[in-house]
Amino acid sequence: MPAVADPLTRTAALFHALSDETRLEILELLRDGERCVCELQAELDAAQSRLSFHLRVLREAGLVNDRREGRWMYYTLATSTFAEVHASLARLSGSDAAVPGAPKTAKAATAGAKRALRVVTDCCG
Amino acid sequence: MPAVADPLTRTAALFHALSDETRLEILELLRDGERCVCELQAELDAAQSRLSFHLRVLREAGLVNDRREGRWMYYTLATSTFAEVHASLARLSGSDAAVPGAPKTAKAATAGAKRALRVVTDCCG
DNA sequence: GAACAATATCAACGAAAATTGATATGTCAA
DNA sequence: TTGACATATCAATTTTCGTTGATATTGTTC
Repeated sequence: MPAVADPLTRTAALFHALSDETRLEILELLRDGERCVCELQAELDAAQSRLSFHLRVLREAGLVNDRREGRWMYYTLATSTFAEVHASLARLSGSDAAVPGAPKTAKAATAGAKRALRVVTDCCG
Repeated sequence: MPAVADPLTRTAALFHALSDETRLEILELLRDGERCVCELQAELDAAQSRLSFHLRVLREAGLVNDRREGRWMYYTLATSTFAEVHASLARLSGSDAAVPGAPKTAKAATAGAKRALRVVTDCCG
């Protein structure tokens, strides 16, 4: 696996980390500030290994930061990654925004032209 | 199934629809405007039933709209749902962000009393 | 250093999601 | 009407994900 994944892969991974209710609950709790795992556990009423699993998914996606203090682990939101998600989402819905580093072979497009290289199809005119 | 799901469930479902590379590619293509399925198929080089499956996921999440014209189906982005995703995301990464270094109990007491009901824990003081 | 507490990791399993090939449905054109 | 085409749906399979219970790890306290 490459150190830094292709943008679409990365975006999919971010959205995947956000696609689970338990993880969203965790993030909502963290929105109010740093929390210790034991607090999260109490508030979510989740089995310890289950919580740990979801924290790991969030951590590996870069959505939370962790910090050890004695025998406790504290988690916070990683705001810069949220900014990244916002940007990715904007790119999807948003206007044009030509992003460098094109995915496939198709997009060798010229400057202004939006649908520059539309693949030739035999159907739908 | 309830007609309208609880917000977290809905949010998770939206992110799930966005958590697949193929679907993201589809959305990127639609970003440039309406496309017929056959065009998408040519540009993505995806098996027909696979594409159809992903279009259905997007449709059921409300992220795209479809329209039939003769024997062709045209898809477009459903911008209002993207607005919804934006809002959900904003709610998560929300207003008063969690700053990593911040004192952990500090914000609890402020105006809105956000953490009003913090569960009592026996650990981490 | 032994017992303990907080958390992470692992292995096994079940459940949900994605892929594939086949078939069904709807529309046009001859 | 019949046949061809565009697309959707289905059934079977594979893959990925989440849960659970057990164990490992790290740090603390006596």
